[in-house]
Amino acid sequence: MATLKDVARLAGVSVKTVSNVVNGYSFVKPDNRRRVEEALEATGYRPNLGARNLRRGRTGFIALVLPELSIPYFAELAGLVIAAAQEHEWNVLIEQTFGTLTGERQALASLGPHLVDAAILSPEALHVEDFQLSVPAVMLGEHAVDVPISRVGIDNVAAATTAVRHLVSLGRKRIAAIGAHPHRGTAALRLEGYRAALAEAGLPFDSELVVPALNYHRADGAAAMKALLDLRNPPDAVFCFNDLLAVGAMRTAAERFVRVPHDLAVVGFDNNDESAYSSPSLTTIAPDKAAIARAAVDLLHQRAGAPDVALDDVQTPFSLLVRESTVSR
Amino acid sequence: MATLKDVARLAGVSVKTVSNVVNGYSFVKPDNRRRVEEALEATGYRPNLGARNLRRGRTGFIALVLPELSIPYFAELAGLVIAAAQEHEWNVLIEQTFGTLTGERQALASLGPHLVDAAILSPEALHVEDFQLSVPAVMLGEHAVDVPISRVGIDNVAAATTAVRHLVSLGRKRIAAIGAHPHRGTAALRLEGYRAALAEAGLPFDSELVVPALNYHRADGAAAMKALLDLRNPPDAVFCFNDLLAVGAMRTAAERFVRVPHDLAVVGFDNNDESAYSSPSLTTIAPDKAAIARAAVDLLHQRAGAPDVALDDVQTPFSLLVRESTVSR
DNA sequence: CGCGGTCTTTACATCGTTGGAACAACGATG
DNA sequence: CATCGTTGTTCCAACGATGTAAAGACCGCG
Repeated sequence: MATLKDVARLAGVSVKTVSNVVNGYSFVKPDNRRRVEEALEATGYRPNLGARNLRRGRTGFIALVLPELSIPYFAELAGLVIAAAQEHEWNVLIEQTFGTLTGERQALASLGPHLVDAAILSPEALHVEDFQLSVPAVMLGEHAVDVPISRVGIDNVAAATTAVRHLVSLGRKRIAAIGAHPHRGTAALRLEGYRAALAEAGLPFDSELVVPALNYHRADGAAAMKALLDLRNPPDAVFCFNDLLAVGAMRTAAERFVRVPHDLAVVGFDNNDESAYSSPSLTTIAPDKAAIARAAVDLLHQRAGAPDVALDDVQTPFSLLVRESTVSR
Repeated sequence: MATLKDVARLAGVSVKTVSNVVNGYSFVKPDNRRRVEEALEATGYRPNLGARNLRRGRTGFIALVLPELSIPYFAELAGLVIAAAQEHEWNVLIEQTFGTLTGERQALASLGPHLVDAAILSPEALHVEDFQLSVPAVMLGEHAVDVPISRVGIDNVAAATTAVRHLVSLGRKRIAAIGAHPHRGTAALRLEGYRAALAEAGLPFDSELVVPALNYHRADGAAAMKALLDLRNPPDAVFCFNDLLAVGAMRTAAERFVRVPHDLAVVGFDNNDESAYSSPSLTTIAPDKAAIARAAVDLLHQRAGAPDVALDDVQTPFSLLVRESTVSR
């Protein structure tokens, strides 16, 4: 692998002149510039990023800390973050926490200014006192408690209200919710939106219809739906806090011969790619994931230069996609 | 951020002694060791990986080059690769190519020994002459032509044969295939397995029943299925070269009121997480993804030390998961 | 012809770490 | 007590790049 020294020797100039050419700096005589460029070409020189970053005091990496890549929402988001980061010449380092407190703490501990320039976090279990970060960071989603860190995401209360309002507009009276969670900020907000929409419609809040989910996997949705269908007075609609829960719920419905949407209308959240292709296809809240990824990366890019002064809360748009799980074709 | 120098000053020893303690090297007097350890604790020292790797001549990263994270198979695989890489103290850098030739060439070009120690590739379009890599690499899947690079993956011919044999055993006579592709190695092999199973069963090969797919997304499966159902003599079973194609195909079937599995049996390939939860659930070939990830990383770990002598072809196990898309409950 | 100023290049130190040589301390040995 | 081998520590150089300061080249001007 060629180094600056090799190129310099070949071009008959000093190392620094080569460095200047490579970085487009300063004034270089046309004649020297040409010779250096030929030498660069001939040696196939590529800068050693480790050395460059050591000198420059940056790393060229940002961390993306998320629960699990096998969850479609995070996989899709990760792809978009990688694309957005490329525009700022950043490489993305993905850390999986599996949604556990220890996993998240480990990931955070491994994040130092020597490893990454900044971090994007999707925490689920972290406590307030854990947010002692040594690099600029931005959080996706929300947290139950106030933490001193900027945030990017949609308005979860409004989105949940929109979803449930849609169910109300279809004439549903017993609307359930799947995905309540004691420590998850987004869960609390979506539940709040759910309650608001019920109140607005004059429907009673029945705690029996609110089912918790510890993880947001398909299996949890399936289990929760079983519980709901076993009620003496089962729901005629269900709002699931993510698409995976909804897919699980629809699977249980199919197994029990409950017709969707006729007997049971289902709304999800996230608009995973798969949701457009299920049978029936899934009505869902579609956050603009590309906007989230871009906003998060751009925010970090700003912050990487200046110290973290004011905290931001960037609201990205969302929409309700009405599909077959609420309105039959 | 504390450096070795800071720790050394605090402990009253030389920088190298601290380095020795950190790396567990050599002989250090118990008394000094204790002092150093206390100083490490007090300063919260974390090694600067950039500097360490610069000195050691490694980078601490491996690249994972894949088409797209939004494809569940690759997302799941990426998660497993990250986990496997952690065991060798490797961080994973994910590069998306979107399956294009230029994307793949770009990704390969950016891979140098200064950036990554090794690479895992899932190429789809690369030509033979592109495989001039400067770091040890391993390929997942297969390539149409012989390339000088080690491979990890399942026996695609055997797997495809197994899938089609299963359809034959159900008494299906007109078995279609979705996913033929001119340049994709895996496609050719799966097609070969398909033909072998037909021949074995004494069924005729009908080229009308083999539908190409340029991408392996759900939409392509849906479109292909439409073409098949529009035939004068439509199939009674279809073998899809991945699960996404199968999900798309089942979606089309549902839209056309074709009953799965009664009128049409469907088999997929990859065993995406979502395939167990579709309605009907999808019969599929399940490669052992964890084994693939581990084998690939382990192979690179061996090769990272020694130069690439012999080429390996590691076969990982697979199984056929029979679900509702071929056998009704 | 000398001077000041602009352009261009170079030498050197430095980022944080580790390998190797050199050196110091020590008890054991002859 | 000189010598030796072992053990423990320090100093120095190096990895590859870049910032700084200073030196060198070159110009026009008085």
